[in-house]
Amino acid sequence: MPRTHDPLQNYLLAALPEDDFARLRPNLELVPMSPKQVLYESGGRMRHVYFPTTSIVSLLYVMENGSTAEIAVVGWEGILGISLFMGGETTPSRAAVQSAGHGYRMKSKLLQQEFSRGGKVMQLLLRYTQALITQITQTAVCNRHHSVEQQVCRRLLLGLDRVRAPELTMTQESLAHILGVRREGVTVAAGRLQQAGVIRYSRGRISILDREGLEKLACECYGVVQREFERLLPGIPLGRDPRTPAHD
Amino acid sequence: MPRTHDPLQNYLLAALPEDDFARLRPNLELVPMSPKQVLYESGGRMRHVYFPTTSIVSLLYVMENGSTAEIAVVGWEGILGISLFMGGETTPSRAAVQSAGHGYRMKSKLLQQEFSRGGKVMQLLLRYTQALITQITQTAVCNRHHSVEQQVCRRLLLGLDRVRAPELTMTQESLAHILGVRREGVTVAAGRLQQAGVIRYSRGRISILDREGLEKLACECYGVVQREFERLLPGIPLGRDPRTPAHD
DNA sequence: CAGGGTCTGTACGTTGGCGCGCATATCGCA
DNA sequence: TGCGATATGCGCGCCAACGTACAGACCCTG
Repeated sequence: MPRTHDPLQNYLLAALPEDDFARLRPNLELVPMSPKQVLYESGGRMRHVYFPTTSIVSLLYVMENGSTAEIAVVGWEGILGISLFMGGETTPSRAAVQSAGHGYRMKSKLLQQEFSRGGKVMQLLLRYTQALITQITQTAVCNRHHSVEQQVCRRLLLGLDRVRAPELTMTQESLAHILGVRREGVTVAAGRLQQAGVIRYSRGRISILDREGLEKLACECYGVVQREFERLLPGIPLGRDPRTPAHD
Repeated sequence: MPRTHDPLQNYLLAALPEDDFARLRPNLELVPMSPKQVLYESGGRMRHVYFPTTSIVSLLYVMENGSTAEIAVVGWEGILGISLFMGGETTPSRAAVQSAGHGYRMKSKLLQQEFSRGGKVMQLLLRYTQALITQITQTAVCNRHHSVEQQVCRRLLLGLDRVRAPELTMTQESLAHILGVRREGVTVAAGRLQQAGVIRYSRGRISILDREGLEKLACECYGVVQREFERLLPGIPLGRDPRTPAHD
């Protein structure tokens, strides 16, 4: 856990022009986020938007039979609650904290006001939304065409980029739920990755030993999303050394 | 093929306030759209935005090995080129005409100007984009969890809503490409649907005999998307009687 | 330090979808 | 009217992922 908390740990907030950020700052409230905590229920009202800093949040679709499928991941690079400025107010998916940490929240109304001012805030939020669309798109593609092992790699990399550390906290069980596959399927995939020396798995703690190797074993989907985030969100320090600050 | 062409056959154009539409009208150019025609290549420049009226366009992701997966469908209810106002200018996916027909196009620059005026044009485009996100999301979910047969049903219904006729022009081969599955898989699924009396298939022409039955055999994904389109785009005549005009 | 809970590893038969090959049916056109 | 092209139907073996069941490893707590 980080010594200090700072809204600038969130890329979107950090990328705002100074005066925009200064205006927002007083309305940002630091909140702890605990695993499994549900920020938004499917179709439910959204009172706040969230800017994660050290937490990771899953966007999940919950099927009628109760099983789930993650459609996107949001961490320090993003925001939760895009439907507030897209105009729909809600979405048919659930936002659930996947990895413990912190974030800042802000009243929905306020964000909507900021958005409707236009300018850089709006531009940034829309570009982020497009990046998110790409992530959802690649989830669809990956679900269709790639093996469980490849999907595990992709998901680990997405997680890695959002914790900025070579370690993830996620049991095989929860990873399976996220991907919408069997726990055993994840076990064998993880076993192979461990065999290959790219990760080490131990009771909910995944250490990444060889990130490059992991990227090689992943399908193209991860790269597409990563490049698109970098293209759309200038200066975003994705996939670089964890210690690199957001602004150099 | 319709006797007359009218930009108001496109929902988004029809839903605009009169003065907004009047301003746009002179810049709309009627264009025929032939099957397999590529409107945008992945990552390619977008000179125009398109408002389909009688055509259907697929958003496809083309994988490195050349195989494809459709991530969304756009017809008379939508617009092609959302990344122009989302700020990214391009997307990593391809837009290819799936069903012949017509549409109106407009210079990208002009749409961007209209969007940045804010107001109803922007609001409408953003709400449509959110609906599109839902469609992509459900594609991801469906790819993960549902059988080929269910996906065929879903896709047929999506197509039906966009031709406003109880008949689709689509070979099993092309449907297979769209869904990213084998042609034979589609054949057996279509065979069962035919057996069940909900459709009749004949050399690229699919007649829907029992739409309700088709909806019952489809998975929840279609309904989720349909309801979300209706919620986000007020007055959109989805899934109703083909003859019903957009405005009553 | 014992015992219960959690997490991970492994084995089995089952199944949905894949890849391939080929047979049949239908259409357009020469 | 006959031929090639296209579209559909079907049968095979194969494999990845599924469902189920259970065993071992590890951790925390009492």
